Amino acid sequence: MSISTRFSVGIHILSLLEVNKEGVNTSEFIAKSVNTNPALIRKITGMLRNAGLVNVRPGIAGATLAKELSDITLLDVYQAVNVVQDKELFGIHEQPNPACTVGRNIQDTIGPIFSVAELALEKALGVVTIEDVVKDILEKEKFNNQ
Amino acid sequence: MSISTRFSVGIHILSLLEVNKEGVNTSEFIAKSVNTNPALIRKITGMLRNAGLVNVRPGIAGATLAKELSDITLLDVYQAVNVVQDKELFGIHEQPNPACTVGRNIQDTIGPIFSVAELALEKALGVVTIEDVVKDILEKEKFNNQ
DNA sequence: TTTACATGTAATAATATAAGTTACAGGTTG
DNA sequence: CAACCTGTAACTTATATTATTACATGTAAA
Repeated sequence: MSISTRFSVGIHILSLLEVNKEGVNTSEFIAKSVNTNPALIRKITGMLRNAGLVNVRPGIAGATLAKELSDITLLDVYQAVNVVQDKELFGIHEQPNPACTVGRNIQDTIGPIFSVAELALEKALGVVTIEDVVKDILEKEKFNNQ
Repeated sequence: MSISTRFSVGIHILSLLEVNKEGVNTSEFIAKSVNTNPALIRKITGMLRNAGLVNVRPGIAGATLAKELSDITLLDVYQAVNVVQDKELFGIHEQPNPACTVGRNIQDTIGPIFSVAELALEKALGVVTIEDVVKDILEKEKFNNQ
C-alpha cells in the first residue's frame, strides 16, 4: 500500500501558500487547487500548524507560512502529517513462535535493518526543501508558457 | 500506514528455510513459526517462487531456497511480495486543479523527488542479504543461550 | 452586539487493502 | 486409489484513508 496522499497534499498546500502569497489562502481556496474538500485541508493545515510550519487561527481567514521556504524540508512535512509513526514504516508480523529459533529472534533482527532503510528514506526527504519544490514548479510553468 | 507485513513474513520464511534446511518446510510448519495460517504462507511462498527465490511445487511437500543465501537481498524479497508497486511508495493526490499554477505542475515536480527517496530506501534494502539476517538470528540465539 | 464568514473538529459513510479463515481443485507419492 | 500437499478463490473481519456533512467556536466589520 502507498503512503497517504496527506504528504503530497501537505507539500501542495505549502507550495501554494508561497505561490499565492499575495492572496488570502482559505481552506476553500486551497481545496479547489488540490481538488478535495475544505475540511480535509483544514485537518492537514492543522497538522502543519502543530509542526510549526504554518500560521493559521480559528476565525481568521487564510493560512500563511511560519518559516522560510528554505527552512522547510519535505521530511518536516512528512513527519508533520503523521504519514508514518516513527520507526514504523515497515510492518512486522506480531507474535512469531517463541519456540522457534527464527520466530524468537526475527523481530530483533529485522527491526534495526528496517530502521536503517527508513532513515535512508528520511534522509532523502530531508535534503529537499519546499523552496526547491516551488522553484521547480515555477520553472515548469515558465517552460509550459513558452 | 505501514508497509505490509508480507515483507517481514517473506524474510521470516526464507530465513526459516535455511535454519531448518534439514527438515521439510511445509506451509503448515512455516505457519506455526510465523504464527499465521498456512494459506497465507502458501500465497507468499508463491510470490517468492515467482521471483525465483524458492522452489515449491503443487503436490510436493516443502519449499526450498532457489538461490544462495548471499544472493538474496531484502530488496529482492521486498519486490517479490509486491508490497509496493514500482514507483508508487508515495501516494500522490489525483487531479489537482489544472487552472492553478501549483495544481498543474505539482505532480511532475514531486514525482521525481519521491522516486529518489524510494530508490534510497531500496538501496538500503539491497545491501542486506538473507545470509546477513540468518547470521544475526543465529548470533542472537547463541547469546541468549549463554 | 449582531451579522457574516472562517477555522476546528467530530461523526459518518464509502472505499481500499490487509490479514485471517475456509473450502476445494489439482498435483504427487506410495 | 488413498493420503497429503500446494494453488487459489471466496468470504469475513479489521483498519486506514478519503470524502462529506454538520456544527461549535473564533474574529472582525457593520
